[in-house]
Amino acid sequence: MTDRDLKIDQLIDAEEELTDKQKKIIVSAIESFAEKGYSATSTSEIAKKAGVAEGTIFRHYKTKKDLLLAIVAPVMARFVAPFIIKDIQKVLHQDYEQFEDFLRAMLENRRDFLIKNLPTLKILMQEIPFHPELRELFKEHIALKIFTQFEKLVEHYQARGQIIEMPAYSVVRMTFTSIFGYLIARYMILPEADWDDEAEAERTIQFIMHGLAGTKS
Amino acid sequence: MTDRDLKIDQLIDAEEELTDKQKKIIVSAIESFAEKGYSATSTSEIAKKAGVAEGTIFRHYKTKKDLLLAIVAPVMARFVAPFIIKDIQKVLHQDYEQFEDFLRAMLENRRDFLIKNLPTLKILMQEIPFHPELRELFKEHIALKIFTQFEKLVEHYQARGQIIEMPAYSVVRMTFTSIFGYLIARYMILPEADWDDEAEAERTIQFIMHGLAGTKS
Amino acid sequence: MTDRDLKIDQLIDAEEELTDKQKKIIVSAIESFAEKGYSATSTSEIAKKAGVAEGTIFRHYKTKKDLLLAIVAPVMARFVAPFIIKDIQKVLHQDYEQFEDFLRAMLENRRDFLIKNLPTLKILMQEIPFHPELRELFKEHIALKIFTQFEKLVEHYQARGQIIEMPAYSVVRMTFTSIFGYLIARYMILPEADWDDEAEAERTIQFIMHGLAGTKS
Amino acid sequence: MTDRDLKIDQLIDAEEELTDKQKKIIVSAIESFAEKGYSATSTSEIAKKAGVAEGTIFRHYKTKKDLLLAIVAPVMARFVAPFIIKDIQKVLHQDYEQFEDFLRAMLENRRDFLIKNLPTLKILMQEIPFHPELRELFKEHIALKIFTQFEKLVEHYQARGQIIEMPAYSVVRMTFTSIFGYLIARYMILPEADWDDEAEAERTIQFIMHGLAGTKS
DNA sequence: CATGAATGAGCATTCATTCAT
DNA sequence: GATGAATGAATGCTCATTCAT
Repeated sequence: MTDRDLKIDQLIDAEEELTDKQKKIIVSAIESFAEKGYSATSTSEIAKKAGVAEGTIFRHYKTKKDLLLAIVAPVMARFVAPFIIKDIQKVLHQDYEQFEDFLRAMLENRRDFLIKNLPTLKILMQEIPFHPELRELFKEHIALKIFTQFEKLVEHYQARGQIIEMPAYSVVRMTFTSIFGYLIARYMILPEADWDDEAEAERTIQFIMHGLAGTKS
Repeated sequence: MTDRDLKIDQLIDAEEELTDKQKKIIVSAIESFAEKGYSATSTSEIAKKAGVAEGTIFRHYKTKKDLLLAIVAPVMARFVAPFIIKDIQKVLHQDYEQFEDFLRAMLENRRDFLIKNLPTLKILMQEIPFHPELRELFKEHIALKIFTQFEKLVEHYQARGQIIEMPAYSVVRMTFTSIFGYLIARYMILPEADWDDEAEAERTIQFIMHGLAGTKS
Repeated sequence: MTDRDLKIDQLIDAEEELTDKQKKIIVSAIESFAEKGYSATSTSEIAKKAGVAEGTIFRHYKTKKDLLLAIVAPVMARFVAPFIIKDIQKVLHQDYEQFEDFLRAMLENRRDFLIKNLPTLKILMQEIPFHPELRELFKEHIALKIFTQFEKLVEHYQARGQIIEMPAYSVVRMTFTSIFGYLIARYMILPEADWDDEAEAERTIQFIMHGLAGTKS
Repeated sequence: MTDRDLKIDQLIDAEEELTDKQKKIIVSAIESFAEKGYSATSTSEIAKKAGVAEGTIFRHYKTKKDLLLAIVAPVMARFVAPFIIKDIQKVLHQDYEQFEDFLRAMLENRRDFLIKNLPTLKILMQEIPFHPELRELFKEHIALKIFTQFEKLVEHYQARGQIIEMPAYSVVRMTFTSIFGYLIARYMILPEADWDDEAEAERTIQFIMHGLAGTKS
């Protein structure tokens, strides 16, 4: 296990060691950050909502920004965890012979995660442009890792003629764009609209499949 | 001309009547809002950057939020303006016989606009979740208007077999997702990366075309 | 005519030379000062209410305090004017043989004035403690003048046995206290109560008359 | 003990639980409010005078107006406390057989209180016209309570022929007017003048006694 | 004369953070 | 570990006043 993986595992496990008060603080902060934004949320407000003293927040998190990172980092880590599988080749052969199967599984799997962590991911998306630390965390530990894995995957399916010949990063971009475009529209922009989830997910996958269709598909 | 169109025209023209100091305030505010976010930007900071007294800001914009709206509203209006064409059928027959032509024109056209108004659109995207007024402005005057036009468009191309049979809103969502996913990745997320714009734009269009291919395409 | 009287006459006449805008400013300022107090009223508010530009106020009155004085001083002058009669002895013999007659006339006369200038007198009472200029104006030009006249009056009626022997200033104090106590209660503290003005005025006069009764009354 | 009495007791006791800094804030605020008026006094000024940080004021009093109420309300309550005696009849029979005795005791008693709380009462009188909350507090909890008690008292002395037959409210008004007229003139309007307190108080009482004299007095 | 844009000091209030208890 | 009083800089906004037009 590399040093990098260790960090991610730590991030993932971090949540378990929280005291009761800490959990209340985190929950309250997530709620407020998601609703009004990080900058527009005051620590006193979080303290009040969490039912703790103002000082208690700063006992656990040196600064307000530390609190933000403590919220966002583990979710970021857990979000990419499934893509960071050591022997991905094996997985592919066994589980997803078709790119379509993989796509469907990914959509399914990350959708569950996204729904469970909706507010935190909202915060992440909102704050990433304004916090270099966050961006760094994201780029180095997450984006790169995922991209490397996906590149291998894409090449694997391209080799088998399932995906059109095209730079892997373009394939990845368009796939992600379509999937996350759907999830964001569905759960963040118009969550209260009347969606036929099954059909819409299927259409999205078909759209990607046709859009990227290779010679043998 | 309907009442709604009038409003949008007003928003668009609004920008021209600005005094010199007002322009400086707007420019400085855009810069700061885009860089640090609306909430994290102070009015004193904007004043300093604009080289005006802090009171001057509030003479022109009653509140900080008014300033935000004064920045974002006209750009929003001008962004959708080209889609709000009265006799769209005529336009389609004459100019874009193929859906692909339309797509290409749209990508081209809105890309220019997006590049010119990058920071303001960034602000809009960042702040829309936190300001009901903004959301309302967006939904009623913009989203609805565009969606209605696009629905007609999609049905037009579906009737001619160029687009797969599928609810128009799904087609619109996937088209937008792909185009804006590209523009956002290109100009907002990784602007400093080494992009081959021509090729990437072409790939995006092809991706959409195949993804939505109808029986006669 | 002394120098002092000149000043008072000037104050009294001052009001006639006002331009239309000036009158509007004065009226608006009186309204606002009376309602919210001098300090809590902003010049911009007065300008808005008067329908003039903010700068116009300062063209006529160099400062906000000048405006206050311009409002309060003439009313103050006109309030004491009737007491400043040169040959008061004559007046007394002819018009008010009894102290009671004088009292009744005074109450009647000043009541009318008070009602007409209620808001301005309210402002005067409110602001006198905080503005040395106002206090000076009041003490030197008004209080002293009235007191001197009243002393003569009291001594006149004391000599005729109508008023108890007692320092004149005590007589004056108690008379004023009773009369203005009534007027203030009636028109400022409980104006909306259901008063029987005739009876209450009569009771007040009787109270004073008995309270100050001399040997021959 | 009724609910209303409880509230007043609370107001009276409130002062005792103040922290050291709170006391300093109150003292400084009273000084400044009395000197320049509530509106013309800034919180930063109070903080400086009290030797505390400006934020400290707002930790204890949510707004500047809260601070005003915290100053004025308890004094108001303690001012009327002595009049709110449960078995007032008993008190009258035992202590003050003559109305004159009662008057003298009241003047004595409230004079001490007034002198001790001069600045606060000044603030109260100044601000009552501009703060509905204050007016409400005064009217409901104070004015009414006192008036009811005094009505009983007046009727008691009228029954014994010591006071002229006249509506109780007129008697109360004139008595108060005379007593507070004296106290206000003595301690607020001309405090620096050379007063013979004993004689002046006696004259005031005699004035009231004669002014209200009944058949048997 | 009248205007209203411009000013910058000042306003009440909030902020993240500290620290003695 | 938890508290909450205390801080003082910073916040969005208002103020009385000036001055070029």
